[in-house]
Amino acid sequence: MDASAFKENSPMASRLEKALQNPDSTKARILNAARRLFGANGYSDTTTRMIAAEVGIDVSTLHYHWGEKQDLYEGVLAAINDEILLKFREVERRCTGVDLGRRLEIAIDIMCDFLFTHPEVANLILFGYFRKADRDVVLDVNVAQYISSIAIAMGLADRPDRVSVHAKARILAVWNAVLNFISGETFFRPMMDIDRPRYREVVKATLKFILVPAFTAEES
Amino acid sequence: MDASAFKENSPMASRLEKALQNPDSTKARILNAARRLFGANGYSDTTTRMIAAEVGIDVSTLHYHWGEKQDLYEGVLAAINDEILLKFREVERRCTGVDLGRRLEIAIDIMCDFLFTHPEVANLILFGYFRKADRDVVLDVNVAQYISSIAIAMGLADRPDRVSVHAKARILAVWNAVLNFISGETFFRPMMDIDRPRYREVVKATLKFILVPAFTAEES
DNA sequence: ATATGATTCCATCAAATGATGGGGTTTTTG
DNA sequence: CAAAAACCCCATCATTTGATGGAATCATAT
Repeated sequence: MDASAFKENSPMASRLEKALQNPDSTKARILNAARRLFGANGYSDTTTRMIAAEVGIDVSTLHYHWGEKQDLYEGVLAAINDEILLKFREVERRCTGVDLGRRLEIAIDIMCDFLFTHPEVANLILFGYFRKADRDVVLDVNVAQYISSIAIAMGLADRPDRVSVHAKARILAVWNAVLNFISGETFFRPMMDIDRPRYREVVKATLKFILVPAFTAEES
Repeated sequence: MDASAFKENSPMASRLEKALQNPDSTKARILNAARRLFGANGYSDTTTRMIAAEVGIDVSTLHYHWGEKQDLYEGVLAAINDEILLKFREVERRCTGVDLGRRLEIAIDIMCDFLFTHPEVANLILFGYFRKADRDVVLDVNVAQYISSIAIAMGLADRPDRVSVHAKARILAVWNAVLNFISGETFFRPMMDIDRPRYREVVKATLKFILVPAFTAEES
């Protein structure tokens, strides 16, 4: 319930505590196991005992390091939030001085490669869509920030507060399509009857196909 | 755990038991409450007691009518499965003798109107994407069937088994975009800062915008 | 070495949850 | 009407789950 730990050092969200910087530390190992399990099963279907067992520790040790279950979940979301924003900066870097059509393709490629390697990230973002509005703490990934980042990286807006409603809607459509294709792979791939590499190809091609006209048509 | 009840009378999936045809019957009222709550909270975050309380009955009465919790969940999915396939037939009817571009728009309009009025349907379908593969019974909505239905209704294929991989991928992209826009309304609308009617407009416009070129371009 | 603090596990609790048995009450059937 | 079936609720159980207190162990600094 206590989210103060995250508020306090949040001027730079990516600043991690010392214990988390060492990936072998118990606290970090708990975080990684939690990330995988929360991503695979969702919040309610992941028990603290499952996470502890995965790490090979007792439940009380988990609570010692992270407090309540929700605090651990917030820690997971904070971590993937940082990773995603880092990826967006990479997109921006690789996009400078490139024309719009190519920028879109670069963005698709980078984000798809990232998410296909970390499918739990896609799951965790999508899980957030369903959470009830009565949440008292910030349990969601900051999607609004992503949308603005994409809009600016794509050159569709100069300031985060000046993205048109239609631009937002189109970015959301594509962004969600990416997440769905990754989260739903075990669901969709059998009905397309193709293997993993081919699936990745088709997903990228499909996204580019619907993305490019959706934005290049509005360059005015 | 016992899914035989659904196997037995499944030549016509939409055939419902007598008790369910009367919407005032206790069994039907349980089904409707379950549908709303499962759709709002997901499977694990909805307890049988919540459903019973919503109907105003005891938990044991719920179990008397539906058996295990999973059986009730299957009942919900079977019900919405029937409804969706019914909607698709309506789309087909309204699409005969119309050109492709218009067909696509009709499909978008019908499905959006339906799902905006029954957002729990969108939720329940999306929840299915996350379920683990170790499910021993069919707990999912038959998305593969939807995709084929759409492909045929749109005239993109003559037989359900002859839909190209790319066509399937594009239909999935749009279909998922629809579901996400509806399920994520409380999530997306604030960041677009518009009211509900406007949101519906924007969603439909966006979907049509990305849908039409994605398919009309491949008419060859 | 020893004291101090950090870390870990064992035992345990309270609440929530899925599920059932049994005894009433109502409805249907003959 | 009487028997049978269907229906419904109360009380209760076993399990799971989040969480904590306290003892034991390990690390570190003096």
